[in-house]
Amino acid sequence: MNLKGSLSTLILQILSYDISHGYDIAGRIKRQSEGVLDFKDGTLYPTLHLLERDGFLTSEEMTENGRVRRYYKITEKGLKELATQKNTWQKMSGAINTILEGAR
Amino acid sequence: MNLKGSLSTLILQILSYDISHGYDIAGRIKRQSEGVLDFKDGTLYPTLHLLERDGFLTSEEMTENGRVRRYYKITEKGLKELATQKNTWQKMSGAINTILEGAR
DNA sequence: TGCAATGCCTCTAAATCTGAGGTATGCTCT
DNA sequence: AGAGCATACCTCAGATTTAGAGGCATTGCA
Repeated sequence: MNLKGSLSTLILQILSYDISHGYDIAGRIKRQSEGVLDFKDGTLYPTLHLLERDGFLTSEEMTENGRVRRYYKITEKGLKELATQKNTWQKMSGAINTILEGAR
Repeated sequence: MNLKGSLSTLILQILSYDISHGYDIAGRIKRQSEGVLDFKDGTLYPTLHLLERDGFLTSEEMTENGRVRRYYKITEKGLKELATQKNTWQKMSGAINTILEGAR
């Protein structure tokens, strides 16, 4: 079980309070979940590209100490999408919990 | 977002307290979640076949009122698998909730 | 008789994720 | 100076899970 479909929500959430770059976003998800959620970078980067393509993020390359990073920033559209996805997550996960708790 | 990966857990949970057949399992998931979870039968039947192939379920055809149904029954192995998957679900969904609540 | 509901099935395609591969820089230790 | 690790980005083949469309047959009701 890997709860496919939650990565974009997590990325939008992370970026809702600060700009960040791919490698850092992956680290934040891993640390904040105490290692439970560990998305591979081969998953993360394509997802970032799709979110940008769909207008939920914008990005900009920045060079710090000779190291190139691509910083992502959430858009207004992205904030709305985050609200929608959080709402969906709450409904769906709540429904799954109800069934798994054995209600009949 | 569709939380891929949760259907097998739900099926095992439903069958953990009673035998049932495909069409009925789909209806139970839909009713118990008040329509939030609505897996298509084109998804359900292949998943049942995989669970049986892996030894988590056994099945038997029964005829009632001239209507043929394939009843599924969870195995000991299936009960263990259910416990594992529930545990995984709780860890993962809890971690996602932590992040979505904005902890940093 | 027609039509919805029941009950099973298969198939293609889409979406999401893993795992492996690649490139390159900066820093620390020996 | 070289090795090795962390940082930082990327692509691609393949697996898994699901949706959507199609099919078939029976029961029950209007």
